[in-house]
Formats: sequence, structure tokens, C-alpha cells
Amino acid sequence: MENRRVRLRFAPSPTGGLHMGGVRTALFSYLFAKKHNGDFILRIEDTDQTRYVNGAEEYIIEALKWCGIEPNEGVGFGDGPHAPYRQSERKELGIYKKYADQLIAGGHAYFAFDTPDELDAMRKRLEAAKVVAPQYNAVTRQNMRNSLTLSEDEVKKLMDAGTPYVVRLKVPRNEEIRFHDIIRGWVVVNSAQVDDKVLLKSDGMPTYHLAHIVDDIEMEVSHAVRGEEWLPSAPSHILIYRYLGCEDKMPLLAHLPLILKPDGNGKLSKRDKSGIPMFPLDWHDERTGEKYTGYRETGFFPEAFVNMLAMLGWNPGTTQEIFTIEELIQAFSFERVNKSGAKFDPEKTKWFNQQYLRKKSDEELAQLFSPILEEKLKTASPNSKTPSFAYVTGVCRLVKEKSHFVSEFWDSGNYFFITPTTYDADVIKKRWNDQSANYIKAVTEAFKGLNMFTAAETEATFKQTAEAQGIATGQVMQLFRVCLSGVGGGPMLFEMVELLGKDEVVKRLETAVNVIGKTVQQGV
RNA sequence: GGCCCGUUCGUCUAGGGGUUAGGACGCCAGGUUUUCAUCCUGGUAAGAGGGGUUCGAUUCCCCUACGGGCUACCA
Repeated sequence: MENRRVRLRFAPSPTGGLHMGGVRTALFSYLFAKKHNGDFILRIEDTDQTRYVNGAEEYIIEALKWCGIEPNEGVGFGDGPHAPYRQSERKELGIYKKYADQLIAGGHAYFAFDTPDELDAMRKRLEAAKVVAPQYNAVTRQNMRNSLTLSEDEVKKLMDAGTPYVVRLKVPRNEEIRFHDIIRGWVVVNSAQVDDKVLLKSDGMPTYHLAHIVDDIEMEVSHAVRGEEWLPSAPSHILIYRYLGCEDKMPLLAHLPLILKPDGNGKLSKRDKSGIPMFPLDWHDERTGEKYTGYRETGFFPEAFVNMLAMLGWNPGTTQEIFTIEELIQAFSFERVNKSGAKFDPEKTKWFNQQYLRKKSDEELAQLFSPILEEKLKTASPNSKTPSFAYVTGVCRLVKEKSHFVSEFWDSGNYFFITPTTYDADVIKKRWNDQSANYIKAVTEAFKGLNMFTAAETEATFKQTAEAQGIATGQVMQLFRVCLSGVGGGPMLFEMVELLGKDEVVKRLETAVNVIGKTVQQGV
């Protein structure tokens, strides 16, 4: 046990899109596995046929790939020595039945023939009687129809008649169950609180409780990582390992704190007011028709998304917040995972993306922006010719400082691609006066004579012209900007001038003086 | 209701018997940029409450409160 190979699995059910909480579970498992040169496995827990959702499995695989959390074994990742990795397929092999039979033979599990109606009636009865824990357990099973209360003959008769039955775990009436969680320490529960969990359903499928244990044993899983919502059923699982005689093969347990809603209380929901997605990729639920946007489609970098998730509920104990995946692998440990749930913060999430945006080279950003730009130009200005990659790169260089997302580049810098037709009215009102047109015209003329049209040259010319006319640069700077871009804010002004280029600048200035001059005459 | 888990700035968190309780996001102010953003500097703001233990508790223990999870032939 001490020296066994580190093997962790991520074992989602294909019942919908993979939620970011699930991604974090996968991430922590992945980090730990990689840190210890172990294996990371993807197992699909599709034992509930009624909840199976088309496309969910593919979604999970694609999401993990996008995040860079790639299993080296399992469904979608080349299988491995323990194939198949889909529980429905493993069921066909009789794997779970074998273990269930072993439990029955050992007297730790039994057959139960109770119908849903009978179970319901029992619960109602118990509730009416104000029983503290209304459940199928050591006490109540004595009044139910199962192989513990029925004679051998009766059981056989029912079986032969094809009566549906389940296999339940026989939980002792009053026994202390202790288990250790890497994150939480020792947890003690009395078996009186634990119900006789169904192990094998009437359709022959195992429940999660049996299936995951069997697979963890067979797949030699060393650490079982899952959400805190599983903590209450952990005692049942301890018992199953014990009755199977597999306590030595039991993985170390780690129950992760939950990710909570940003506002209010409770578990993270599928949608949030902030507009920050809850799913890694767009997810369209065919059954309900609901659509959810993903981090990818919103414009997040996978590294930023993963980095943000890693810091939710875990910290390195230093003040470092920005981590490459390699650094995360090195720094990660379950000991530094918090016990308490973490409210997810949309603002900080954006901040993470901004940090990664800054790190990207202008070329990389241009690569990412180009398709967006092409799309935008198609509708905004169908006749414009496609700008050169170098030009787009230049725009990215100027515009990235104020952005959180590449997707914002268009909004903040569309005037680099389209000549403005309107001009910020507030700035005009505030700055435009009798001298303005003359000044802009003078600058335009001066620019025409420049050989080197660089930021430094144009800035010097701009200032000289102002000085010659006895105007403070502050009076005309923003006005000049509006003439070029139409808007009062933006990147470094003369960097912008240089990038636009002489011809374009001259053209824009001439147009602006005309348009603004007329507007002012009519308007004010 | 019962059981389990949890509780440090608004949020994510560090620390851990004696600290000016540290950092980050956000927010606010000042500086730089003649604008905005960036950047720099500073500021705002916290150990749920009550009992113990102790010379001393945010830190250890208990109780209460609050929050969360679970309570299916779902995972």
C-alpha cells in the first residue's frame, strides 16, 4: 500500500456537460498523479441508463483536452491495461456481479424484493412515526421483503418467477465506522446512520457505490478524489471494502470542498448573473434545450481557466498566484487543499485571463484576433480589404493593455480598421473652438512633409505646431485623438498615429475637420 | 427533522498561543500617462457569538449560531 503506484481516476457520469467543479476535481487528480509520476485515468460511470445524455461523454473528453488535463489511460485516451473503462461495458463482463455475489456469500449483502410502492409506503410510515432516520436499515429491513426475512423457499420461488430484486448491503446495526480523509482528517460515523445501500439494481446494473469500488480495486486506484457531497456515503464504502476483504487495496480518500455560487449561498448553479460561464465549453443540452456558454467560447485561455480553478480551494502557501501547469504539478499537494467551500469570484476570474493576455506575444494575439476581426469586418465594412498580419499585430500590441479578453479587441480598437464617421460629442463640445480647425489643418500639412512617420517624429511635429500657434498641447491632444479614432480614449496616441500610417492619418484628419466643422456650425 | 462537513477583510486566502493579523481580486485616493486603460504609491476592510484551558487565544477544547452537503433501484 505504501509503495503502490500512484493512480488516480476521474470518473464522471455522462449525464450532462462537465461543470467547472468537475473540471477542478479532474485537475487536482491530474496534478497529483503527474507530481508523483503516476497515472491519470478517465472512467465513464454510465450505470444510470435513464440519465444518459447524448454527447456528454464526447463533451467531457473535449473539455479535458482543451484544459490540458489529459488522462493517459481510459475512454477517449487510448484505453489501457484495464479496458473497458466504461462501466456499462464492464457490467456486460459480469465484473460487478462477481463482487456482489462475494458479498452475498459472505453474508454482507442480501436480496430485496420490495417494490417502489412498498419502499415509499415504508418511508411514509416511518416519517409518520417520527422515526429519526427513516431509511432501509438493520431495524427496518426486518419488516420488508428480503432474503433476510423470507425463507429460502420463498426467495427461490420469487427468483424463479422473475420477480425484480435488488442486492443491498447489510449494514450492522450499531458499529463505529472510522475513516481517514487526506483533506479532512479522521471522520467517525455510527453505522446506525448508514442505510442498506442498493448495490445491484433490478436492471442488473451496479449502483455507483458498488461500481466505483469494484473499479477502483480492479484498476488499482491509489487515491480517490471526489466532491464533498460524497462524504456522507463514504462509511458505506468503507464497509464494502472491508466485507470484500480489500481494505488493503482501498484508495486514500480526498473529499474536495465545494465551489459555491458567487452571490448568495449554495452550490454553484449552471448559470450565473455575472456572465462568467460555469462550463469549460459551450454545452447544449439536447433534452432540455438549454444552452450554456463555455469559458472557451467566452474568450478565456485554457491556462487562465485552469490556473483560476487551481486557486479555488487550494493554495501553495506562498503569494504566487500565476502558475504554469508544470508549476502547479510541482507545487500541488492535498494537504494544502482547504476544508471549506469557496465562493467563485467572476472578477478574479477575469483578472486571471488578463494576466495571461499580457503574457502572450503580439503575434500570438494577432493569430487569435484575426478570425474575430475577419468576422467583424464582414458585417461592419464588407468592402474593406483585409489588413496585413503585421498591422493586426500592431493593433494587438496597442490594445492589449486595457483588455481582459481578445474578444474585446474589436470593441476597443475597431477604428484601426474602419475610418470613423462619428466623433465623440462630449470632447468636441469641450475642446472644439475657433482655433481648432486651423490647428488640425496645420498639423495635417506638417505631417504631409514628414519623411519618417514614427511616433517620435509625429509627436514632435504635433507639439511644434501647437507651440507655433500659441496653443497648449493639452487643449488639442484629445481633440486630435477624436479626429483620428472618433473616440476620446485609447492607446498611446502617437503609437496609434504611427501604426495608422501617414496616408490614413492625413485622410482622417482632413475628413474630421470637414465633418466636425459642419456639425459645430449647425449644432452649437 | 437526522447525520456529516465547515466558519479569518465583500470575495479567494496566509498564518497560527504573545504578529501593527500578511497577500491577491474588487473598491477608493494620489502619482505617471496632458484623456481612458496600463503602471507606481497609499488606503479601505477580517479571525460568527458565548464559555473554558492559559500569564496570554484568532490560533487548543466545549456549546450555540450560521452556512453547506447528504438523507433514491442518481451519480
